[in-house]
Amino acid sequence: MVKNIPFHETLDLTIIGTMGRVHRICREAITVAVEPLGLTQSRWMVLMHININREGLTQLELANSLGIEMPSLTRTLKQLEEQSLITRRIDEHDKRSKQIYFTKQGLATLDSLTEIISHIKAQLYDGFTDEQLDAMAYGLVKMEKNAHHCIKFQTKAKNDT
Amino acid sequence: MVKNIPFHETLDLTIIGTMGRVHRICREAITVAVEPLGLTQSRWMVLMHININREGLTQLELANSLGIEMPSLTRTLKQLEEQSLITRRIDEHDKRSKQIYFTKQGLATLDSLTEIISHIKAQLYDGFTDEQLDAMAYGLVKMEKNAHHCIKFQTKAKNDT
DNA sequence: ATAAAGTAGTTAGCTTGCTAACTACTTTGG
DNA sequence: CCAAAGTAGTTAGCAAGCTAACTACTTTAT
Repeated sequence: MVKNIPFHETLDLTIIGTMGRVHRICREAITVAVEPLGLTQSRWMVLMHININREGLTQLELANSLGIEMPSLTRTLKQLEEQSLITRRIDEHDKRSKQIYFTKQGLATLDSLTEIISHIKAQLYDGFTDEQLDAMAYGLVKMEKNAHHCIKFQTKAKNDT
Repeated sequence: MVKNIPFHETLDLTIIGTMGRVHRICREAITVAVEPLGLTQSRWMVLMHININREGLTQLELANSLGIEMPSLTRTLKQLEEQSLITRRIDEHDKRSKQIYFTKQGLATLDSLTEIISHIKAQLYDGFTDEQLDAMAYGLVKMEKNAHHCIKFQTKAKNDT
């Protein structure tokens, strides 16, 4: 037979699932809007984050800004380079690392991109106050810390065995 | 040159990115904990949602509960069936649809699973009040609606052209 | 001075979301 | 009553996250 579980447990699972769903649908909303620019989700995300930081940043800095791992970024940068939107130059002071720059075409794409995204943004955050958005962001970051801590604790417990 | 963009724009993007990151890390925290059961993220998520609903539900009902598309679910159910944790029976009243049941082994796994998840849950939501969690859930659902509306509007605009 | 350890980036291959296009059954309308 | 439209599920293949294992530089310590 199916066990009864307390309501808050079902709610909790729903929150995790909902986060994933909202993330997917929000990125999709922007991706549909920027479709004429020929950019996928990860590509416009990367372009925006180069701009949020600064041209000439390294791949590692960009990966940290995006909160993704290096191999995920490598793939997307390769595609953006093939599209001639960015170029990568080896840092002369540390030949292991590569610095990322927009091409002329990349800068033009970025202009359209920021324009379109600011419109979509307004629709996504329609009806939210700044305080609500900040509270959500705060909650998300807090939960992220809890999860990191939780994983670290489990890994430690396993290694001690 | 790099354009200056207002701070709230960078914040907005960060919220979308953060949602994805928190979703990944929370699911990972649970997945690490249930590793001894031999379950991946999508598999424990599916088992929990069968239980949240009821045994005998159809694949479509389960997909809706999970908020994923049918093909994503089909793959996971196939794997769970190969692991002998669930079985699927054709509904005699509508031979198109299949009803999902736990096996004996599946029920045992579910017991361990709910036990482990309730522990991890407590760690993930450490320091949150019920009100904060509700507020986050409310905000997420609201943003999801906005995004759906936004996509529908764009699709309509495109078809009218 | 150089061997060992550490770090940036890449490649290969997994997971899990998706859409498009299919089969097979059910419902509907002329 | 049967053809057309609709629905449940599947298959194939793409997107973008991940880890593990690699190369090629840099830093550190003896």
